[in-house]
Amino acid sequence: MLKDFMRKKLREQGSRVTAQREAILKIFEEYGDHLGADDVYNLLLKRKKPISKSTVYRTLELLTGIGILRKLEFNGGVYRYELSEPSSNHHHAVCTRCGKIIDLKFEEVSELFKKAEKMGFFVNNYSIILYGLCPSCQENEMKSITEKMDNDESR
Amino acid sequence: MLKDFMRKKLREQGSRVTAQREAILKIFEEYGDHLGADDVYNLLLKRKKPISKSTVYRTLELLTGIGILRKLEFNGGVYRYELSEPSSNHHHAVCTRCGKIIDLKFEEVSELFKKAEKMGFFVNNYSIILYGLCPSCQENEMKSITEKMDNDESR
DNA sequence: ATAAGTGCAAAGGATTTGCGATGGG
DNA sequence: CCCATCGCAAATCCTTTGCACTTAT
Repeated sequence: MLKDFMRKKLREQGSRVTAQREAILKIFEEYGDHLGADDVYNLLLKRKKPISKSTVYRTLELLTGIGILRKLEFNGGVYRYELSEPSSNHHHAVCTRCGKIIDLKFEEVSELFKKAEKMGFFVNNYSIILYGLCPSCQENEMKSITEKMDNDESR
Repeated sequence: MLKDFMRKKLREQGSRVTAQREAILKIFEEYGDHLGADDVYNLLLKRKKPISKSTVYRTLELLTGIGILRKLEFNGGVYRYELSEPSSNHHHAVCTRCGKIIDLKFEEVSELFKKAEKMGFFVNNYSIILYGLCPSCQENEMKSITEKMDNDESR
């Protein structure tokens, strides 16, 4: 159980198990991935578990440090987090129109790693992100283009 | 010549060719890649071409829009930019200790693209970043560890 | 008991915006 | 001449920090 893992890890390093930390972990277990600090904050509000934003930030950082969360950086300069357990090698496709994030599995990254290591670089972590349009935004994009053409014609 | 390309692109979309825009392009041509807004601002100051920071931000965004620059997002929530021309398929290795950025060439991303497209996602752009330690920081890291061990012994 | 963690409010850093002044086409 | 662009200062957004209070161990 992830909760027990967190407790163990926290105690190991002399950190404490607090209600806030458990509540945040729960949010990730229930609402899944790609949550930003603000999302976590608001979800806890809705759940009648008000928390301070600084605590959210500090906890996300802490949980990343002990390997429970992974810190992600998509378009927009907002950090997001996901449970780091599931599948290590999945990447993200971010829709630049609506912001939707799609997960992708992919293994063939090893080649790139080898190259980096040949250059003496020690790889700790990596991020692969595709930017583009998700299916529904492609449709909408189409619509706007058609509309625009209609307008141009009727001038 | 890149300068001419920019002029053409700007005029095409009804934007103007200004001294500031040309100066910023020049900075990228001379100082190369991975520059943040603040870097550009300071380099222009040194060059006795003072500019307003807002103009830098607006221009970087504009040049990205017309395909002259590519917007990058490394660790730390600071946007950086590079000329988008050179080789489309190079990626970055960022040293998490000193911030140095190493370029890597890699072609085998097509697989991942295919997967995304099979899921109906239209790929516009992508980012692949490795985080880790560059050669010299690995050495320093070693030193600090050895020092730490020495200290522990002498307690 | 006591050191770690919390909440609050204030500070910080990067980027964006509103607006009067400037200048390219 | 007119509208896009500029510079400046203020505003905004996300995140971090300082400090007195609270709480897990």
